[in-house]
Parts: sequence; C-alpha cells; structure tokens
Amino acid sequence: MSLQHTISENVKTAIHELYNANLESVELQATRKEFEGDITVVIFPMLRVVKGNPVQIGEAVGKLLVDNVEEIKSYNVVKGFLNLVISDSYYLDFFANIKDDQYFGFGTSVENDKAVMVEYSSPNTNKPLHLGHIRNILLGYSVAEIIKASGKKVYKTQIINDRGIHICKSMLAWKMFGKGETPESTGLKGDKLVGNYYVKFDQIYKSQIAELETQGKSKEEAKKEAPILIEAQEMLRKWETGDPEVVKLWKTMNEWVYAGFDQTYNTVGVDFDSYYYESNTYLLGKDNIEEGLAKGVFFKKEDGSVWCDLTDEGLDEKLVLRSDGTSVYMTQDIGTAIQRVKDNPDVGGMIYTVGNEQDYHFKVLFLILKKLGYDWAKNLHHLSYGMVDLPSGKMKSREGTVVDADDLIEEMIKTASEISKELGKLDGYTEEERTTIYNTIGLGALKYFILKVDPKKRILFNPEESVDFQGNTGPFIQYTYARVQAILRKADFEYTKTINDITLHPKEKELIKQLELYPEIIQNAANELSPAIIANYTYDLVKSYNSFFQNVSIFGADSDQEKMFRVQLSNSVGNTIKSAFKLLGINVPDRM
RNA sequence: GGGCUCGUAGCUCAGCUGGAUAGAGCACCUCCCUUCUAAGGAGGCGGUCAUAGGUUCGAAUCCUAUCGGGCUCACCA
Repeated sequence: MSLQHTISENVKTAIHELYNANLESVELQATRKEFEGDITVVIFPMLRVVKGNPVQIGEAVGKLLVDNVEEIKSYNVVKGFLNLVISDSYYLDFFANIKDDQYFGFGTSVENDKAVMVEYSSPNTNKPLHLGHIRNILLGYSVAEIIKASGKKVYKTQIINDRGIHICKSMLAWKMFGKGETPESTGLKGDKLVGNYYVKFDQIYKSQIAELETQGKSKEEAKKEAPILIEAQEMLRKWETGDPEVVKLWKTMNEWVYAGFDQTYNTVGVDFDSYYYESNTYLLGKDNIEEGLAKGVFFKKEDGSVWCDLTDEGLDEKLVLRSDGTSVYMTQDIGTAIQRVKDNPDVGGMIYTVGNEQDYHFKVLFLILKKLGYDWAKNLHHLSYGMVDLPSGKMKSREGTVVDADDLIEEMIKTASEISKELGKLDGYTEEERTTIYNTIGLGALKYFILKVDPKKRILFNPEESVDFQGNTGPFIQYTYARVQAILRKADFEYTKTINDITLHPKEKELIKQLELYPEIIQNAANELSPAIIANYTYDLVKSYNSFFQNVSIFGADSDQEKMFRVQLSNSVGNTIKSAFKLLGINVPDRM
C-alpha cells in the first residue's frame, strides 16, 4: 500500500473518530518548498462535512496521524494546510530498494488487459518525409513505448497512402522525363527521386495552365484542361483497371520510396509491427456499411447514397457511401479498423496518431464504430497534434518551404559534432565512436525539442534555436547521464551497503521523492498520451540532481561514506534517465 | 456563420482531478572550474496568467461572453 493511500485512509478514520463525519476523499499534495513538511493534507474541502475552524481541525487530525502512522514524524498547520513531515527512514528505505533497471518492469500489467494498436507516420508514397512526419513519428513511437511500459501489449502499425492521383503524378512525370533513372543510377534515396518527379509534374502543370490562360481560358478551365493532368487521370483509370504496365511502374516506384522511408525510420530509430496499404484497404468497409444498414445505424437517401445520422450527438449527417456505390474516406477507415481487429483479435483499442486537422473526422469515425456495436470502439483515441510552423510561416510543399526530414536530421547531427569539437570533448576517441555519439546527441536534441511540447499545441520550429544544447534540452539531459556514467566508472568500491541513520538534506529528499514518483508519471503519460510529461519530469529530475551534486555534502567532502552515497544516488538517477529516455525513443551516451 | 482548439515573462515552454507568494530554459547582469565532464552550478532582472463577468473559503485551472491565432464544417484523402 502506498504511503499516500495510508495517509488518506488514516485521515478519513481520524475525521470519523473526531467529528463523526465521513469524507469521500482526501486531498493530498506535495508540500511547497517554503514550508516544513513533505506531504500536505488540504483541510478546506473537509469543511463541507465538518463544521469548524480549519486550523483546529488540522491540529487535531495531525496529532492523530503522528500517533497512528509510523512514517509520519511530525506535523504543522498553516492556515488550512496540514503539513506532514515524513521520516527520513521511509525515504532511505525506498532509496535502498532501487535496483538497476527497476523501472523497466514497471506497469499495472493487468493480465487480461487487451493489446493496443498504435498507428503513426501514415506517409504518402509520392514525396519524402518532412518535419510534420517527424513530429508524428516521434509522438506515435513514444506513446507506444509509454503504453508498453504501463503494462500493455502494443502493436505499432502504419497505413500507407499508396494510391490516388498524386501517386500517378510522379509516375507520369518520371515516365515522361525520367529517362529510366533509378535510385541506383542517380545515387538518390528512392523517396527523394520520386519526390523530385512530383515537383517536376507540378512545374509542367503550372506552365501548361499559364499557357492555356494566354490562349484565353479562365484559370478554372485551364486547371482542368491541362494535358498533363488529363494524362495523369487517365493513368489512374488504368491503374484502377489493373493495366499491367501501369501497375508494374507503380510497384517499382513504390518500392523505391519504401526503401527510402525505411532508411529514415532506421536513422530515427523507430519501427513497425505491421503495415496496411491503402491500395488494399480502399475497398474495405462496404460490407460493414451493409451491416450497418441492416442494424439501422445507417440510412439510405433517395439517390442511393448512405448516411449516418449523428444529429443526436450534436453533429451532422455523415456520408458513408456515395450514390454510385463507391467508398469515401470514412468508408475505408471503418473497414480498416474492423479489419485490424480481425487480424489481431487481442486488440482492445487503437490510437491514431494524426494531425489535428482531422479532429472532426475521428470524432465521427469513433462514434460510428461505437454505434456499430464493437466493444473495442470505446477504447479508440485520436492522438491529435498541432502543426509544426516555421518562423517564416506555414510549411507549404508547393512553395518549397518544407523542411525535409533527412536534411533536418543531418543538420542536427552536424551541429552536434561542431559544438562537440568546439568544446574539445571526445579528443582521443576514434572517428567511429565519435560519429555514433554525434548521432545520439543530434537526434536527442531534435527528438526532445519536439516531444517536450504538449502534443495538442502547435510548435514553432526555429531551426537555429532547436540546436540549442543548454537548459531544457535533450543534450543537457544526455550530458548528465554521461557524467553519471563517469562517476560509476571511477567508483572503485562496492556500494551494496545501505546507509541508514542519517538526516537527509532537503535537496536530496527532493530527489528521492522524484524517483519515487516515477511510476506514477508513466501512468499519467500513458493516460494522457503525452510524452511531454515524461520529458518535463526528466528535466526536473536532472536539475535537482545537478543542484544537489554541486551544492550539498552530507558526510564531508572526502569521506568514503560521501562517495558511496553519491555513487548510489547517481546510479539511481542514471537508471531513471535512461529508462525515461527509452520511453521517448532517445538514446543516452556513456560519454559525450 | 456552426463546431473544435490554443492565448502564461522579450522569446520557447511547464503548471496534475480548483489550493499557500504563478515556475523553468533562452536572452541580459553578478559570481563559481584542485571534488563527476563548466553542454554545469548559485543569484539578479523580468508577469493586470488575452479581456470582462460568474461559481466559492480559494480560479492560470471550472462556467459564460468578448477579442485574437489555428483547424474544420466536400458524394477530396
């Protein structure tokens, strides 16, 4: 039983004994630094059931708690706040029990808990990944790791948008101007090569529009009549009828793109358990619409189109099948969700990592799936995140203001190496070792920069500031970890002995309290689907650690006891940093 | 226009289901490298928590309205 729970129960009992009143719950909080104590019981809410002076109530309850709860050493009352002082031995016991990797096994680990499927990335196969995908990928991967740590089985998956007119555009441009170029022949990553032809298409398209306009067509007409667009549409038709030549080209070019994506995923350090291709899923869902019609969840209009009436839920009617019987986006998504649970019957919920421009879509999707009666439908979450803006404004692919994912990563790693060289660290390491460390630092900086922000907020991404390595940044935390490792390397004695009977310094108590809180932090982050919680917690922990180490000496600077104590503390903090960063998908270096 | 969402220090962000004097980093100013690695530490400056009401012992937090930014309301995906 946790200490908090023990205290709550004892407060309830005390109130019952003293005033013959029953409390529903007890409000506890960490005591503010400026007051004496560790845990604070807030008396004010009790005034609803107990009439009296809060200070007197606090005094009376405090007295009983000290008598009945072993861990509570003393108390004081300030206004309506009952501050409890927890005995040092409680913290020392906790501290002594921390073992290596203690937190990796953590989790509520409810045996019969169903698995969770996390979808992220969702790329298009006509252009390379960009900064927006980076946020998506980092969030999705991290949330998957956090949920895993909180005790559930997780499947990571992605849906790949590999069909449609935009894919045909790059295919057509390649066919017209590609002269048989391949990733091998050009040395380009496959996704880059294909992306270049997508840009090429747009250039030609624009020039054709301009030309048509000089011939007196309106802008609207020109956009529709441009020969290259008509040809792309024709190509899409051929693809849909399974024209062998088009399908072959489509397959070839998609393979190039996948190879390119894999390389990027690999660099970032994320992976997937399964892949869904829209070319396979776009026809899914029609059967489910039939079922829904039979159940009365959907209704048919005179023109034959099928709708779902959501007006009772405060939303509009939503089209789920066109009048010509073909699918819409919603149809596919309904079908794909159902298919996924068929493929993995142990899945009891899903998380979709998709930008907030689709908030409404997912609200509707989840509602429809619920109406269709699937029991897993109540565990669907849209991990919605805000856009990534640049100081110059929005990213627009057509205006060339997109930040390419690979370029960005390369830039971060380059900056990491420059700063490292400037600081003169890593002299005496091999080129290979250095490269690894620069990678770790550069990626750590990028990942932390993005993950520390609440997912639902927009991020202003300033490339210059993102490479800051001071303060609340990935490298700062990695640096602390590296220093911890240095301490452990130099520790020339066993530190298995536990230390008792000392008076803890407030800063150190603070540290142990933070360590104690860690499992709760993971649970919180899992509930909120927010890596930012983990990131900010880790930063706070590191700050406390640094402050303690540079300012506090408990036993006297040179004593063995002091050394032992510091080694022990460093080890715990180091392990916590490592496991927290694992949840963020960030590596930690042993030295940097 | 309807719906959703965000607005906290000059800048970038924390602030848990309402709680004590609103916190960090960057930037600017002062100090501290013989204890692990100064990518660090100690301190200073900096706020009408967008605005106005309301709920109550108590509001950055909850409710309402207003202002401002974003997204969304397709037989597109």
